[in-house]
This record gives sequence, C-alpha cells and structure tokens, in this order.
Amino acid sequence: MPKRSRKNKCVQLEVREEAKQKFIEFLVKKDLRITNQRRVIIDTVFDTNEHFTAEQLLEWARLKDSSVSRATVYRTLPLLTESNLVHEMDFGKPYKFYDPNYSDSPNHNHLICEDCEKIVEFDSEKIEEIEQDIGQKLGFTVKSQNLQLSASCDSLKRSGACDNKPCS
Amino acid sequence: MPKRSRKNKCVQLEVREEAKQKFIEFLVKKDLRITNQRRVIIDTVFDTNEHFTAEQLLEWARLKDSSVSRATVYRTLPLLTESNLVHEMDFGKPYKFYDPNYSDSPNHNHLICEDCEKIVEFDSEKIEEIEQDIGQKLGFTVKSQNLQLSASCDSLKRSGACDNKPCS
DNA sequence: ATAACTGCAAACTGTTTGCAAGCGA
DNA sequence: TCGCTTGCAAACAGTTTGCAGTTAT
Repeated sequence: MPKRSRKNKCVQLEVREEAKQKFIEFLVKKDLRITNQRRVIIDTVFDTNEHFTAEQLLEWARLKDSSVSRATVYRTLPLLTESNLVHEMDFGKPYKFYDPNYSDSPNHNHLICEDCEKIVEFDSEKIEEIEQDIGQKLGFTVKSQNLQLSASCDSLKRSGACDNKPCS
Repeated sequence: MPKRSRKNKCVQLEVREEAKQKFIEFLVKKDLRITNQRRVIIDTVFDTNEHFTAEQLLEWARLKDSSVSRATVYRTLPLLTESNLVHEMDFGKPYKFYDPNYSDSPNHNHLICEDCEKIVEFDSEKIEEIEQDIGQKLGFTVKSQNLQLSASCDSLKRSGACDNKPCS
C-alpha cells in the first residue's frame, strides 16, 4: 500500500518539526538557552526515524557541526527524555538506546529481531489494560510499561533473507 | 491464605535444590570444575528468593566464604544465565539484576517500585495472547517476552512506608 | 600432571563532572 | 553583563581481563 506509506511519511515529518518546536519551548520554559550545539543535536535527533545510541548521535551531530562534544550530547540527552519527546530504552546492551518517535505514540512497544537486530515498533491497547490490572492487584500505580519481544524473522526462514525495515 | 503460602515455600525449596543440582550437571557437562567458590555462589544464588545484583551476590557469598572474589562472581554469572537457571534483567539502572526464580516460571514478568526499588514478579496469561498476536501481525515468531512495569507504591503514599515484599 | 580456576589489580567502556573559557539573552 | 553552556580531560561505576599461583580431576 504505497499511498498509506507516503501519507505516514508526511505525517511523520510534521510530527518531527513539531517535536523540535516543542523541545525549544521546553528549553525556554526552563530558562535554558538555545545554543548552536543544542540546535544541531535537536535537528539530528528528530531528522531520523531510527533508534540511536549516544555515540551514534554524537557521530551524526558532528557531521553537521564538528564542534559538538561528547559532553554536550550526554548533557542534552537527559533534557530530551525529561521533555518526554525522546524515550530512553535498555535492551540489555551496555549502552542505552534512544527513540525519537516517542511523542508520536508514547505507548508503543518494541520487538527485536534476533536475526538482524532490527527494532520494530508496535502498539497494543490491550497492554494498557493489563498494566492497570496488574498494578491494582499488586498495590501499585503503574507509571510506565515496557514490553519487549524477542523474535525470529519469518521471512528469513522462508526466503533466506531478512527484509524487515522499521517504520518504513 | 497461609496454607497456599506454606505449600509454595515448600515447592520453592524443592525447586531450588533441583536448580543447584541442574547447575552442577551443567558444569560437569561442560567439563568445568566444581570448586568451593562456585559451590558457595550456587548456594547463595538458589537459597534466596530475591532478585540481586552482582555486588549483592558477592556480599552474600562472602558471608559464607570470605575468599570469594568479585572476579569469580562476575565469571560465574554468565554460566548461570547460560544454563537458563538464572535470568539476567535490565531495569535501566547502570547495573544488572539477576533472577533466581527463572527456571521455576520462565514466563513471569516484573514490576519495579520506583520508591524502594523492590522487584515484584507477576504472571499474566493475557500477555502470551498479545505476544502471539503481535508476532503474527508483524511477521515474526516471538521467542520470549519481557514486560516491565515501573510503578509507585500505593502503601507508601497512604502510610508513608513502603512495605512490599517480593514473593512472600 | 595438567588444564581449569582463583584473587588481585589494572584495564576497559559507557557515562558524568569540575573547571576555565565562551556565548546567548 | 550575567550566569548558563561549552569542550576538555579527569573521574567514576560496573564489568572484564592478564597474570602468576592454586586446585580439581
């Protein structure tokens, strides 16, 4: 369905520009300054669909402005997650992953392909129900949920090639 | 329900002894040696219900045998997870948690209390349904699921004290 | 005997931080 | 100007590893 695909891309572009704007407002509200380095980092974060690590973000940002330092990247990431525009994730690797699609759909979860390590996002309303159920039973107020599925790729098994692409 | 509780404890004790035995068989099968330090670590791991960190395991093991070193603990943990008797978990903290109840119920999930860091286990059949659903939709065969809930403690809010105990 | 195992301490990796200089509001 | 921000490098925390001596089989 190529039509839907194009529409999604268009919607995503809007969402991204909106996210940049929201983050700038977030900085202003907190009396923080919009420096050039921060602008470059923001552009880098919201111009990609992909999940990234701190090191990848540094590398990408430096392509746009080589003066961006590791320290600034590490100091900006907590601001991005605090603003709820980016989501921090742990997949059991020694470094963290960051998800720039978070404000688009804050309740999405992730499936990791064991074959190609691709991360695929999905939504399920049922999870939210379960979440509240469990919390009530155990005496907690659930703040956030995180469902990670590890899976093997059906197309790999059939055709010998793993053709999954996240968000495309 | 005290009866059920006592029965559970009894069952758990059996499971634990069985787990120790299984791990020893695992070592033998891999031509690895059953040293005194490993024995102490195994006893420590399977004599607790609690989820622990590497550092906690070291501390507890040293109470039984002060010669156990940090290096040996860190070298034994991968063996324990490889044997599928212990489950490694990531809660977004800078250190990993280990779950000695894994072989007992490999499909349980976890809720972590933001207030006291207690980890509570729970089971939900509904998750397995969702899991298969999602997998089919995306073209994957789901191998394992991992649902983590972050929550705040209701009893803390009410009484000012957090009295949750996992598995008790 | 001999290969696996140990403790120690140094190394490693991802992340954080103190500092003096720089720059946005 | 004021004080938030920056890059740098050193510090930090959890984990891993090289080594020389030890121990299970």
